[in-house]
Amino acid sequence: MAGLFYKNCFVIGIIVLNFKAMVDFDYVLFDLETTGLSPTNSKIIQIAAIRMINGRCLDSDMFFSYVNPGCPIPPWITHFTGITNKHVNSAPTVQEVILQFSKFTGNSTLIAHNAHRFDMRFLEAVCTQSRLPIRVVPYHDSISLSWMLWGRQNHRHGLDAIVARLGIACDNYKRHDARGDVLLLAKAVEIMWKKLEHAGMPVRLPVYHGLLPRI
DNA sequence: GCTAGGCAGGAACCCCTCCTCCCCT
Repeated sequence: MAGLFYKNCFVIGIIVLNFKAMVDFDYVLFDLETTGLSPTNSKIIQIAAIRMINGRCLDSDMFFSYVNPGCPIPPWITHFTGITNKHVNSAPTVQEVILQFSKFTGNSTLIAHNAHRFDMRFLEAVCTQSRLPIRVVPYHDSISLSWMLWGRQNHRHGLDAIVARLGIACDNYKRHDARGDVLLLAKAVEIMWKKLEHAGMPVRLPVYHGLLPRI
């Protein structure tokens, strides 16, 4: 597929598929918890992922690890996420964890919420700052599904707003913990795709390309 | 009590720059 620039996005192509075609792909949905918002100044402290095959998320096929950030976790982040220094002190380094995450991902396409502006930038920052041997992986941003369903301008598209619109009960998910968030995201993605299918809307998801350690 | 960085998109203007908002932890 030919490469192109789309409004300064690193977009390689636009996949135009219907739902039946899309479910033939394997996806890995993932979520990060970090010590802040900036990929250059903040560190990853949790990674969780779940595999989606044939349009269904496999609860039994998950990846999870704490990450030792090599620095104290700011108190407001502990307050926000519930992740303490005790959780991460004995955890593996980020280089070790994202290598394992890369192995778990395999040849699947990644999906995360706000991936293009947040999660993938953290993974790319680790790869480049650590000078790890890298590979290019395709990914989607699940925020695109929400834009398609409800329109970009008229609604909010944060994960909380989406799950509220979908009527998903959050009680069963521990928010702001990567495991809880990725399960909630998986549920939301499953429902949004089904809604698009039932509405007969063609799924046009931008395909971005990011970096993971070479496996 | 402490809460940040940067993309994307729009406006204004003429293709860059500036501004504001979203969204993530």
